[in-house]
Amino acid sequence: MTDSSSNKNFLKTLDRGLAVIKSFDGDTPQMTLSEVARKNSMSRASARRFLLTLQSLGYVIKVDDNFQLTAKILEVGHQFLSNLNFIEVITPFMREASRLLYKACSASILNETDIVYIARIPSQHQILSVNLNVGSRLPAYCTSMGRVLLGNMTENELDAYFKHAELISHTPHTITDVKKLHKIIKQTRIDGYSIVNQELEENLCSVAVPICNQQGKVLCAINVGMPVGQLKIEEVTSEYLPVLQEAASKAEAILVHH
Amino acid sequence: MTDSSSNKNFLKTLDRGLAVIKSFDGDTPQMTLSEVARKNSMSRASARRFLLTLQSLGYVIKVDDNFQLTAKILEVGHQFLSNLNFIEVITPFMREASRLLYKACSASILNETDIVYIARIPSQHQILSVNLNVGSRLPAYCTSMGRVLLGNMTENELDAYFKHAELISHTPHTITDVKKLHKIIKQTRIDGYSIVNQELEENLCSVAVPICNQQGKVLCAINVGMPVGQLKIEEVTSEYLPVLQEAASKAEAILVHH
DNA sequence: TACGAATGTGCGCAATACGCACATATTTAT
DNA sequence: ATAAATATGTGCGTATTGCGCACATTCGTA
Repeated sequence: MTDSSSNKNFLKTLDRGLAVIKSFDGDTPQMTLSEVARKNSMSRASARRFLLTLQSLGYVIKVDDNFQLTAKILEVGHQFLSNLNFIEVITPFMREASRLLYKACSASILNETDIVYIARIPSQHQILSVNLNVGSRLPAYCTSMGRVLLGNMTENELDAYFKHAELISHTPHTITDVKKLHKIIKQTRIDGYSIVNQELEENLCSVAVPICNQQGKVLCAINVGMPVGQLKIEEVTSEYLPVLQEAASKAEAILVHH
Repeated sequence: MTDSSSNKNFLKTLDRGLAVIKSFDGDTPQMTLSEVARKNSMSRASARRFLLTLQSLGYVIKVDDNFQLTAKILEVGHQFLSNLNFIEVITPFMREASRLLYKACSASILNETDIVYIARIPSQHQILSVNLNVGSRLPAYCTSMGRVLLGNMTENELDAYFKHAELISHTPHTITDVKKLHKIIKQTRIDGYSIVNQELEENLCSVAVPICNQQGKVLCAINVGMPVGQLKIEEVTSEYLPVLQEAASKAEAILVHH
């Protein structure tokens, strides 16, 4: 919840209500009334009113004294995805890349300082570790797709990005030096792809390329990820990248007509 | 927006705010301030306050005098999906079924009177017609997955369903007679699958099966859809259904350990 | 049974959100 | 170019919405 109480045009009840919805997260998928109140730093009476409103609207149900979200909550964001017309164009090609590489293939766009997953083709076998869904967010600066998308920014935009981004070392390999990152992103722009090795999570490597529309505007980035022990970085460049680039090219050929 | 103004525990501002978010739909993905006000039957001053709040929270941006949703809005529903732990178990098998059948494969659950899509493996080629995403909703009574899920209901629950469901003829083939539907759903329960032919959309046929967990509880339904002209219903039963059932069985074998 | 914890409820009122009128900016028509 | 129409921005008085409090009720535990 944000502190904008001095702004007469800021609707505090809406802010608090959305915060209540978002407080049903991975740590607390289900909560009692009191837990909602505590987690959202509000009185029990207020929490109750928010929950009863959300229940009345169908977004929340109560199961054995615990409130939890319903599928109806997907309505709130669903239309955003539906408005991204290119998704249905790129997914068959992502699927083909996934098949050839035996890896999950994902697409994302930039939002604030994160990448947001907008499509995902699961791999043929069990997921290794990360549980990523449409809507999942990861920091842009240390992910392959993020770097591809940042590579599409102007210098001013990139400066603004680093003003806001919180550069955390997720692993011993994470690069958090702004100068280094600037250089890497500049190189990414030149290369037209990005390989990130163990910067977000140990033992995980990924390679990403952009997908552009007719005007050359980057619509999104797509990537595949893999465990590091499986192969060497040179193999990523020689075996994985061309498949991904081919998928992007084929998608782009169709997007030209859109 | 619902009319619950007589209820002291109903927070009208939250209701209105969520309605504003949802008004950014397929018909109006972008809107001016005045269009938002008109579409939501509220004053311009109110609309402005809602939009400025959502903008301040990052859920909406303004591009050339038009407001539109940002990817951040996916945060609101994202956690619901993440809380469905079985999705990452079933998607590799859905993917295999999709590969074998050369069709998109989807999973859904019931919410109110609709099915809601919770996972989707796109087909290898261009989508035929329907643009379905995670979060998309379709009426349960005339969809194969819906019938499978309704087949899992008690008689009381099914009666309650038909009290609320709006039975619309989407095509000349749509069955809207409650007695007939009861019979069909009962048969679906016995069969363990459902084939729906041109009841939601002309020339589209689909077959669905349930996926159950260890306790026999139905977690979701999965389906594949196809154009009718491609094959006969008997072929659906003999060629498509077994593949889908195998995918479900394999997923269930793993879910036993969850 | 008594006590503690959790939730439900009514109510006075604090403060939040409202709409109105006017101001400003932009677009359209003459 | 000017006037009119349309869209948006702003300040403010106040209607009404949402608040927290105190008490009531329910449920679980010792």
